Amino acid sequence: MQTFEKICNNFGVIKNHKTEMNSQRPVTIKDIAKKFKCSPSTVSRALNDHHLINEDTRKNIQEYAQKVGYQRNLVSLSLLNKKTASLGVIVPNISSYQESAMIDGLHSVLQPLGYTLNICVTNEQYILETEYVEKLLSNRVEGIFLSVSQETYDAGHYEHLENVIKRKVPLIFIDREYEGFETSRVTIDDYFGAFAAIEHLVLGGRKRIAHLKGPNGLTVSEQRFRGYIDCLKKYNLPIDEDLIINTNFRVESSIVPTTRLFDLPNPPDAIFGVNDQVAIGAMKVIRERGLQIPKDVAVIGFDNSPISPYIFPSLTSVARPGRRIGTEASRLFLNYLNASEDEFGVERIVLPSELIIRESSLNF
Amino acid sequence: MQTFEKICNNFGVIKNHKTEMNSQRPVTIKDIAKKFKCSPSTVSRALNDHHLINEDTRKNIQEYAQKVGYQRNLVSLSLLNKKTASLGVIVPNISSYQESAMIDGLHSVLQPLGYTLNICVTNEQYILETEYVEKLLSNRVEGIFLSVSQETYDAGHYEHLENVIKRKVPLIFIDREYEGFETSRVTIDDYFGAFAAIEHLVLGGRKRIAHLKGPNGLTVSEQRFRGYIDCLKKYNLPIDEDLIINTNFRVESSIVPTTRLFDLPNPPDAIFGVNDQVAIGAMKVIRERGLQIPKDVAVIGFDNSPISPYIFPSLTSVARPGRRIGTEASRLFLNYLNASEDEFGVERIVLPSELIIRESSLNF
DNA sequence: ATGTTTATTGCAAACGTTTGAAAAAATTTG
DNA sequence: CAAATTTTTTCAAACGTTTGCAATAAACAT
Repeated sequence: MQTFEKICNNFGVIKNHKTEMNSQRPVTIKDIAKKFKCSPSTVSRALNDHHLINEDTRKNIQEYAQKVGYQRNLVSLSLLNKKTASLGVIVPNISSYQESAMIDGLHSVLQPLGYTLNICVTNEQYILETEYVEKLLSNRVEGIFLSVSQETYDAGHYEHLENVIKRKVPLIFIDREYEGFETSRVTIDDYFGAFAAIEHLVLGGRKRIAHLKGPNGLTVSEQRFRGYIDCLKKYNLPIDEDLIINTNFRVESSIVPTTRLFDLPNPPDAIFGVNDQVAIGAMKVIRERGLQIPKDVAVIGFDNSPISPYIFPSLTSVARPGRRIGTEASRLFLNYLNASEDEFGVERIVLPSELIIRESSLNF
Repeated sequence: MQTFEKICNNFGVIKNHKTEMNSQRPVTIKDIAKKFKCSPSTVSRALNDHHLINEDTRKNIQEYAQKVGYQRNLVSLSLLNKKTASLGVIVPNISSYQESAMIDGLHSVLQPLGYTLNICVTNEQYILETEYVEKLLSNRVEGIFLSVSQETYDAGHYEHLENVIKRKVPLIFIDREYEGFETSRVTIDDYFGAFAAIEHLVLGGRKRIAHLKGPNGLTVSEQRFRGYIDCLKKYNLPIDEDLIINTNFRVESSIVPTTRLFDLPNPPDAIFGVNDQVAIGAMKVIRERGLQIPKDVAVIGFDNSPISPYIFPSLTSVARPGRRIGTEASRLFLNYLNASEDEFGVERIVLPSELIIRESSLNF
């Protein structure tokens, strides 16, 4: 129960700040009741437009509440109703285009329904992921959307998720899933997208196709990798270990690997990046070698990020409907709420990806 | 008080879902007390390692709590302590690099202190901004970090913020501020960055410098614009209205304006974009016109986004320390907590920006 | 055995709100 | 004017947790 202790300690830290000094107590229903010499119940009903309340008292109380800036305390309401109207969203890092698109999708469906999204960023750290899960459960969120962090794969632990299931809090994987865990998820068919990308290159006459792979273990990395491998196999092209190098999704992480590729005695004539960032980094190295894109080397990225059509040469990329992950996951969540105990089931939604062909992979 | 009604209605919507069916009640301290035939207080103390508790009972209770997956209810604790340990963060859109950097900065300081960030995305809408402010206050957050939405500028309303001040909840503007409002803020010296960028162009011999301006009214737009104007004035260059066109920060929003610029009888020899996205869009148009960058046209962006060094030609840009906005704003918040009533004051922190010169603006 | 100290535990109130049922007040009816 | 009815308000409990103070139990000294 170390996480529990941690939370306590943190609470301790906060307690030490003397916030009391400069934050005046918000006005409560009791305060208003005292002012009007009536009971809190009357005030409550007046503010909620209850039909069994005198029209004058209602008006008076509402006006006064307005004037003094009364805001009902949702914390106490949550406690009373055992409903917090808030949902947890855990993502590895908020700065990637894909993830902000997912969040946007969740947001677009759930915000209008009155839910508050509690967004947590793990920075790919397992320890933060577990802490956030605990904290969200302690805060009694009504559901958790989780995009698994890299370290969690590496560690292979998922006890923190068992807890969520045990509590029967809906848990939905978004984009990054843990294969072996029995819960609903919305992912994208990265395998197909990768396969299509490689096939496009092969049909364009490319023989030595390199892959700037993502971190090992991540489903998204591995699926794209499998698509790459399977397509090469289909066309009886050799699989060269030297042409497969890891990156970490960031643009700068592809510089050294790409340099290494072109230092090979037999360098590649095409590069398939695990995402657009990595592909853009590779393009720079290729240019600096004096090679032409796509004549000498074709390049394909993944994500179809907003700038991919605008850079030079425009970047062929696999479009993945990040925003739809969010909307579909929301739908799953809402279905879950409306489902009765017995008809509850694990749903796995796989959204299609699509190859968008641009200049960087044109045939010569 | 329409927002209040709105929240009620939303709560109504949620209530209708029959969550009761498939979410089992979490185990409480009372449940444990019943099991051990002792009082809740004993259980509470046992779980909190209180010194006045028998070692055996402590161990037994803790073990049992662990086994049944007890998680203390932070909602009730918040109510009791009048401390929620949560903070509101309101930003216009989460997908921009700058904003995720800010959030990352806030996060890095406040998460370790035990705070939960409640991130809200307004999509630049005034109505959403007000709703979020109300909701955060109702949820009794202990502070609000706000990056003002575009519509809020346009409307010029800020009554929703008066409410925050009245409640003495610390309100801190991050990056996008409302000039006329008396509260602390952390911004970036965009004026200086813009000035430096234009000066660099002027000294490089550019005579007709166009500006792809951001939306009118936003401080960030206007400051960059002022830097542009003032620098031109300093060097006695004429200010040509035709060379100033609005965009909305997105890459595609610069295509039409840039096209218009090069349809002018006297087209520009340099373009200063309000951000990197816009600059990248402009570069595409320039290339397609058969013009060379930087020989025929120099281009400068703003933000120094991660890919700016890697695109072709590499993009000169003004670096702005987005992450530091977050850390400084956190510092301001923590100072505020520790300050006594009388020494409370409004602080305005302006972080420096820095011109990073790359290929796209080299002299010929 | 009795008083004194010490170690454990329980009681009760509090946080802010809602809500069914009971009570009180106002109105109508005979 | 009393009884019956309707309108309006109050009471009390509940949500889960903590905590000062009182109470009990155990251990010890006299």
